[in-house]
Amino acid sequence: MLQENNGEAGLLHWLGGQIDPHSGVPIYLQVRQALTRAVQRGTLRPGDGLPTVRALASELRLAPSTITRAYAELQRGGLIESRAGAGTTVSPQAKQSLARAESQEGLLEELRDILHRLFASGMSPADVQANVAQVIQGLGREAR
Amino acid sequence: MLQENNGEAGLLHWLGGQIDPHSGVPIYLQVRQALTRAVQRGTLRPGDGLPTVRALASELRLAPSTITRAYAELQRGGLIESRAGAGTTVSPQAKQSLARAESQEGLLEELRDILHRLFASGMSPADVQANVAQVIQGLGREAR
Amino acid sequence: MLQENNGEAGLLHWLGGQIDPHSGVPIYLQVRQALTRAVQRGTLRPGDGLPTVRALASELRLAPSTITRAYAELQRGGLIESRAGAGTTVSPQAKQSLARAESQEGLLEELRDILHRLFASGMSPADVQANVAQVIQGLGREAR
Amino acid sequence: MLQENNGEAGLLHWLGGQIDPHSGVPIYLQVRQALTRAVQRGTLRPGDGLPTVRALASELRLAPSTITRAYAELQRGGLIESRAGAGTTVSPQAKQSLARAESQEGLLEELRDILHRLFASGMSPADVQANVAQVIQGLGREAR
DNA sequence: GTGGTCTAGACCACA
DNA sequence: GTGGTCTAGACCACA
Repeated sequence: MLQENNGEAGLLHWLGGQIDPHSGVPIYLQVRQALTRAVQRGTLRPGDGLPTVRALASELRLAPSTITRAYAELQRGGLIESRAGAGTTVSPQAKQSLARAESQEGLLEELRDILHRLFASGMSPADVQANVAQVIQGLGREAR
Repeated sequence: MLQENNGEAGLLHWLGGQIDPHSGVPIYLQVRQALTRAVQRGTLRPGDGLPTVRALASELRLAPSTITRAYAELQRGGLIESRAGAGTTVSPQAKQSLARAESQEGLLEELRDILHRLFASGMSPADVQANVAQVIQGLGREAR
Repeated sequence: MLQENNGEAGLLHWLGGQIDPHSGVPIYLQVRQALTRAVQRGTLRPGDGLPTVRALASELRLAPSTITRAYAELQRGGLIESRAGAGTTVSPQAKQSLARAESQEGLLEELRDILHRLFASGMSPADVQANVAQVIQGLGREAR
Repeated sequence: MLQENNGEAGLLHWLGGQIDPHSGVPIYLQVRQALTRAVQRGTLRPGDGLPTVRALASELRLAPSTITRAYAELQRGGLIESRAGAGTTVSPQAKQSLARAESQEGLLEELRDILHRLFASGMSPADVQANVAQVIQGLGREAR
């Protein structure tokens, strides 16, 4: 119990150092990214409990709803799981979710690179968007 | 102009054989692609005159607006030029325009491949479109 | 101008009838669903402007943040587009987004049916979830 | 029991040929599948005795825990029965258990198909897992 | 006690 | 003026 308390206290303290309210980056995003890094580094592992919304809010001197928003997005990304009454834990598939997010970030960089090259070659934004929309429409067809 | 009449009659006949109204491919696209192929093969060369919109429409038994659309897109792509009174001609930079179009087609294939991989990794179409829009906005900012 | 005003006034009035704060369904969800229905029925069409967050909030006697949340989710689903200063409009690809959402709903029903049959045949929830996780892992591999 | 010894020796030898430690398939799974096939083909019939964990482990040169895990899963599937002192036998309902396992495999294929279609239509893995979890929770409620 | 929803209103960047 | 973020706190369902 003491050990766990120490670990959680350490996490709270570390999180406090990750948040800069004047950086211009929305705070809920900073919280989300800090927790993502904690899972990446293994500080938080699948099954580990996260601080409660209120505990983290009071530690970081933020409104609870700001933490709630960060937690909600992490949940949507499959990194954590929240249940009323039971608290919030790192999800069993957190590693896979991270791997997916990282591969997506890599793909997004490739996407941006190609878009820049298309625009540089004179293609209009409208044409590019039309091509993207066409691929999306094709997906719908596959899914039927 | 008169000496081109024979060639033009041959072109009209050849174009007629390139259009299949039942193929499902939009007819303006077929016209555009057929004329592009004619330039690729050297049947049409920089400076050559194209049939007027009305002549081509009546020959292919299509609505003039269909031809207008095909010509407009080819003009936008830099393959042909229209000037009031002077008719439509293959533009002097047609070869470079073709090369650019081909490189664009290659880039578009890369684009489609990346999009498919992004969707396969679970990214939502709305998120992808948001990323594309973001790059476009960024371009606007650079241009300012 | 008057016609547009009428249309928007009509939409506001209709939306008011779609929200029941005592139904147990979160209000932001009710707003989201009502607007989705409006697009489904063609009351709202691509390019149409939606009421401003504040106008809709005051009409429905809700806090602005409740509307903001509904708009944010609709935006995430690709149905609408919001830009600070420019207001919120139905997105050009709204129809495709709807089609995708509908086909997803159909697939989710199939999914629930199969899950029930698997459980009825004696498979444990843990085994089912393991199978789902395995498919997801496979996706990551494809995306690389 | 003695009269089964010949048969059992044959079984042990046949099992040895079914296991390939370099195939990448977990060995406990290979053992489980090999024994399942033996029941499918009638080599093992309801009431027949299986080798003891230690006998099979030493014959196949595997760790006893590997065999234990294979036996445990077969038991969970209703294919075999273990009783302290009496050893392990093919259960009387083995045939029905097999039929159920086969129908489960069919359902799992349907499950995988639907999951792929959901991901292809842009649904995120986290959303899919949330839906699965929701069905499981619903089952719990029904059972109460 | 826990997370989720909602309020009423402040403040910000963008236009 | 517009949407996006954030606050401080109330209320709810679930456990």
